[in-house]
Amino acid sequence: MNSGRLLRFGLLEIARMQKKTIPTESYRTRVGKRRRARTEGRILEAAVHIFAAKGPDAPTIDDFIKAAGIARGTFYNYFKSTRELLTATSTWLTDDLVESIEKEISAFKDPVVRHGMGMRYWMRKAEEDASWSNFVAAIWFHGGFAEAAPMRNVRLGVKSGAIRCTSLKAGYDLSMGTMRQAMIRMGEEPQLRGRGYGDEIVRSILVGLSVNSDMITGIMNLPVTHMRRPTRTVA
Amino acid sequence: MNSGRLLRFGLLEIARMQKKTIPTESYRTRVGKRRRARTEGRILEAAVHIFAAKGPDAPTIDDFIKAAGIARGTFYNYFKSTRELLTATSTWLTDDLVESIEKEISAFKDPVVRHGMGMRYWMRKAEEDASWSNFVAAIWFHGGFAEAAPMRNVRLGVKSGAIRCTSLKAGYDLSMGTMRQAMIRMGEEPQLRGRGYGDEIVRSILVGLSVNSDMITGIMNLPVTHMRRPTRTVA
Amino acid sequence: MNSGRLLRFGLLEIARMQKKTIPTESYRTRVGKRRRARTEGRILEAAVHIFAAKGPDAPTIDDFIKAAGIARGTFYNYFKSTRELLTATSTWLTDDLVESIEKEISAFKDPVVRHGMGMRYWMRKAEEDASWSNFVAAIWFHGGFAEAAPMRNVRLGVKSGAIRCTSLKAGYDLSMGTMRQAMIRMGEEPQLRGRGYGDEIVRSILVGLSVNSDMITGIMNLPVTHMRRPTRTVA
Amino acid sequence: MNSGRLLRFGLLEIARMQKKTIPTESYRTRVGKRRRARTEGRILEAAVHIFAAKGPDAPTIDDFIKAAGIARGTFYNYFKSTRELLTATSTWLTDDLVESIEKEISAFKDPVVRHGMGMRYWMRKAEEDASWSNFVAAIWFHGGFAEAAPMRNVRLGVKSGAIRCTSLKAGYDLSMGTMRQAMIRMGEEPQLRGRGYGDEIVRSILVGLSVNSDMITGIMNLPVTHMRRPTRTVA
DNA sequence: AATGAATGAGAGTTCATTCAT
DNA sequence: GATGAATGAACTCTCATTCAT
Repeated sequence: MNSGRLLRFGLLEIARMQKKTIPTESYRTRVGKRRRARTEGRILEAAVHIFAAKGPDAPTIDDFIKAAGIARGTFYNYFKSTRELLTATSTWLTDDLVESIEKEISAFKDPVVRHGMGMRYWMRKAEEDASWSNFVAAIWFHGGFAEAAPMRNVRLGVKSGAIRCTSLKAGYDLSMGTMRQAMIRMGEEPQLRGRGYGDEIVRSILVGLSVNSDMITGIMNLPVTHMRRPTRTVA
Repeated sequence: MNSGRLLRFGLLEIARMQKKTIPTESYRTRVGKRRRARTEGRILEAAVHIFAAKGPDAPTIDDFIKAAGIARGTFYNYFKSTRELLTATSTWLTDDLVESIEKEISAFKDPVVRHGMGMRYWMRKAEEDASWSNFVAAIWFHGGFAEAAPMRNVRLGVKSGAIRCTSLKAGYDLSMGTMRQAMIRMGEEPQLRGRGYGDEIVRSILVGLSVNSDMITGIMNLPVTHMRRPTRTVA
Repeated sequence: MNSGRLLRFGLLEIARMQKKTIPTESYRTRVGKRRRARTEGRILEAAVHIFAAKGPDAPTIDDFIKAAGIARGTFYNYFKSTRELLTATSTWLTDDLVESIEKEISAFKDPVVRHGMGMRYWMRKAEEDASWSNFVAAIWFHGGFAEAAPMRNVRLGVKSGAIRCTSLKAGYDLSMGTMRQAMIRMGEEPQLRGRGYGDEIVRSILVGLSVNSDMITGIMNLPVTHMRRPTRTVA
Repeated sequence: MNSGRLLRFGLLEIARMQKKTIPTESYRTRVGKRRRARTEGRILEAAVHIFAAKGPDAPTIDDFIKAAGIARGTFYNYFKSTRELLTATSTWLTDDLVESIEKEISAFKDPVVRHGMGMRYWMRKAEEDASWSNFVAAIWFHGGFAEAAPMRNVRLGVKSGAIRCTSLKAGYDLSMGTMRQAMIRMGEEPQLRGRGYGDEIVRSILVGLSVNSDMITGIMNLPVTHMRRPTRTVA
């Protein structure tokens, strides 16, 4: 059984990482600086709030153009429909975050640590950025993003023996379903934000994945740094 | 620490219940003879499928009247809006089920057994009745049903020491979020139905709640009977 | 000029009438006693209030059947449309009243006295029966009732010289327009009822018709009896 | 008693004014160049005819958009409901007229002359513009416009002794009720237009207000000029 | 690019009318 | 007669989309 060795590796890694200092170098977005700064950016920023408040279906073009302070026709210069705007907004919001998280956890080799820390970063973002959180919670399955990485981590974790769950799918559903539910709850009970509810959730998920409790403690004690390339923050 | 005793009680109870036989059929006569009841029923039945397929917001009055085979005006003799129909459908579908599950698990005194078995019955229904499952998964938070019982069971379980989770809310979110996600998945991967995916999910949740593994095994070995009062089945 | 003689005749008549005692014998309606007591009557009674409150166009069948406490279909056993009900209600309400007034003033031979007293009875009814008044004020021209008698009286008054107006039509418009406006006002200012506003109005009209001021005083001093055959009173 | 002096003043004034010449044309440029103003104008113009023909309640959105030659949605870019259109149309039609009349009679200081001439201008408009007249007659109390000025003139006239009526309200009801009735009649008997029926009506009203007959004659002999700022004419 | 008036298909809602019971 | 569920035409209102400026 190789799970013992891997566990040890994971714990070792954790120990090493706990000393990690705040990382250097802030990373630069190059893509679409112009357009984002301009009209399209204003639409996207407005869209996050609108979708977060009204869900994916209710909003009308009017909601967006009023919030963005543009004219009716201008909207159509950028998006063909609200559905397309929804997709664009999802991508815009999530790609960046996923990339940032990937960067943060790239130093970890152990899949369980990666999974746990990925979720902690995710929930940290959810606690800090209510609009983002509400948007993601409301939309989620209409976009279906952020699947690949957690799925892979769970699979590797199962293979290594550090995660035990009856099936990969159950492991994924446990992870993502619980986080989504927590995000919905934070939308309804904002006082939960900033009080470590995200960590409670992640811990419960790891327990549900039968992760060794020392490992869990180790993961939960790792620092959650400010993400190096600050993800798109919704004003 | 009283969790030991309670665990033992729980296991004892499990043993007793494993011998439980299929309960005698018993149900009250339902259908009111009047047209009114018939028409309302037709609308509700149609509504389940429509909502399951299109979500809570997209459907139009036309969808319902076509599916129910009634006239435009007739709809308004029963419901003032699709929103009201949604609520009515939720109640209609869930009240019955919750009551039925309550009946099934009424014999169990241990809250953890009750919680586990309640979830197993719920997931069983989800596996057996795709329309119901899709409806519930799609609507869920727009109604917010089925909260009281699981919340109470988790609380009692925590008090007894048989459940360990960082907070009640985390325990609830783990339970309900995971089940919802599983139901969504079953909507997308129908081949999962009838193969014990519901039980996998429940087991993972119980692990996440730090329930003793013997207890989990015990719970998972209990028979899931056909519910005595068959819940509203969607044709 | 024969106006002098006629005026004298009119004043003489007034003198005679001022001694008039409360008339005997209450008159009996025979027509449609059965139907009025029954469903049709209930509809008509309800209709007065509904039309008085909502005007001639706004009311729906539903308003009437609810107020009358009958079923949807029953309405159509009696009236083909709300328009027909409106006509029926007008007739029902006014015929009786006009007839009653005619009876009251039948003793007067002088057309000016007849006109003046006819208007006083009319306004008295308006003061005493708010629903009737509102109904008549709201509907009036949609029915166009009570034209013949006042028109004739004005014509005869003009011919006799006791009334002077540039045209018959102007005399009629002055009489009826002013009364209608007064009824509308009483609907808005109920405190005017029972305080002689009706008499003020009638006096103004008579002045407008250039009636001799002694004659006016005489007319205004005549008693307004309770109408012998009590007109249909709206409960 | 000061009514003598005021009467004399009034008559003096009348004498002076009879020499009054047609005032120089003067009006501000109106039409805004923008489509918006054009479209709104088309709707309002159509609305006058429609309301005049069908009353305040019967017309549907369809009536207006067909008459104005616009699309369904365009209507709602300007008015939220037919009720709002009704109000707007009333204001649009009446404000202008009232202002114009005020201008015409501004030279008169005597309240009785003002009242009399105000009514003559009003009725003149009614004779000349059938749509306007029908609109006002049909709508009148649903808007309740043009109250302040006549009420004030009657009050001042009563105070000066030149008007005698049992109450202010009676004086107002006599004036307005009679005019309205006359307008209704002109709607039914168009041949009355242009033959001085308006003046007959005004004379009757003044008689009803006990205005001295010399004064009445004086007022009726004053010229009714074309209104300097032509009021909105309905094509 | 940006604008916003105009458009009209389509969704929601009301209500007079029918008809089997 | 009385009933009231069912009907569907007619109406109100919304909103994505176009297009001349």
